[in-house]
Amino acid sequence: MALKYVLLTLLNRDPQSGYEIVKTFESAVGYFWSASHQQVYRELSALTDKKLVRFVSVKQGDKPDKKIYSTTATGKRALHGWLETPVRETPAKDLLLVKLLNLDEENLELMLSELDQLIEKCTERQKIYQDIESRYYPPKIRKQLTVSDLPLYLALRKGLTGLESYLNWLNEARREISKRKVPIN
Amino acid sequence: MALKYVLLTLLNRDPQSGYEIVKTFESAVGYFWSASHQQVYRELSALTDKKLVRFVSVKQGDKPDKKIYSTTATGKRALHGWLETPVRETPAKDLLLVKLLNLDEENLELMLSELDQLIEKCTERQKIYQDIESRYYPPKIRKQLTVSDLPLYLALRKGLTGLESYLNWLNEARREISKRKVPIN
DNA sequence: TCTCCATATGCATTTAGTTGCATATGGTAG
DNA sequence: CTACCATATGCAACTAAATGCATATGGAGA
Repeated sequence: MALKYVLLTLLNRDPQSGYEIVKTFESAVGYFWSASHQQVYRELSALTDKKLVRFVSVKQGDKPDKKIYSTTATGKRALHGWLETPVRETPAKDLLLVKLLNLDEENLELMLSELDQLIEKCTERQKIYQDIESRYYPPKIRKQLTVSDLPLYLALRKGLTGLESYLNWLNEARREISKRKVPIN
Repeated sequence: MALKYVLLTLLNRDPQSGYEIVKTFESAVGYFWSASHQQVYRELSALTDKKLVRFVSVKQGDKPDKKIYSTTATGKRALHGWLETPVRETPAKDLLLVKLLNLDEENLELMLSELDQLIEKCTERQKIYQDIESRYYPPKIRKQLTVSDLPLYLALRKGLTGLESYLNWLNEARREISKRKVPIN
């Protein structure tokens, strides 16, 4: 159900081919949604059958033809209907916490090394996000963002604030687990 | 794949019946993992077939018999193997951000009301978590937490810090969207 | 007595998502 | 000239998960 509305959203903002949608998932939008090309093409066929989107084939000569998809009136209605239904919260699923549930005297070091890896990975990603923020959204630009540019900035902000709090927690967890190491003597 | 290790983890900590596992998902553990009873029973059968868990039937007279499951030696090995493989990060999927991507002049109010609902819901949940923290983990207890009690406390902390940062972002998003309301005159 | 609730278990179907495989064009690098 | 990469599309098979339906016992309350 979800992918359907993701595609309608993207095509409604900007008619494009399946391939371009996949590319979109690999860049900016990928930070909050992604799908494989197989999934995308399959869903586009389904949406075409249901007349929620339509496409025009574009001959390219050098490369294989591409199908530029866009939303139909029915598609726009379906999208607007979805916008009006509140998003349902997906039940939390956090494998790291499940893993931590196995904590015991024997695997303290193992858990710590897993946390360290995550801390490193998140710190890297944080740098990337901060970089994007300062490069593409300097204070001047930030204040002038249009209604259609705002969402991507808010998505970035969500990523950044989320990462920061996650890193804080990771470090807290690290400290608490470290404290419980048994001195070797 | 995930549920398998969740069940092994729970059964390894404490042998119990499928029904009790479902109850566990409805209480503390539910904050970071949950599954329906259908899923749990099916996975328990599969794990039994693979000899990763075993059960003893317990006659109860008044109620239907229950099957108390516990991990086998093979099951424990499988679990330890899993603990050693780093958790892979699941691709982010955030329907709220997809929804926000549809932001335009016509639906500003709609988006604001969705954010308001989320802010309310999260604030409530935050209160519940804060309540649990002060009730079950006062400073005195917090310092004496054993290795096996620590994980649930860390899970609560993750929930709390995550909620706090989410609320901050929701309010930021609310402000930014509000700013772009067109004055009606 | 009838219904609802808690306990306790399970199968069948559908939907969503992943993985593997397949095809076709043209450019570039070795 | 061969291999690989980017563009562009798709089917088939499989796994994971969610949803709907089904069954059985006994206690509590209307």
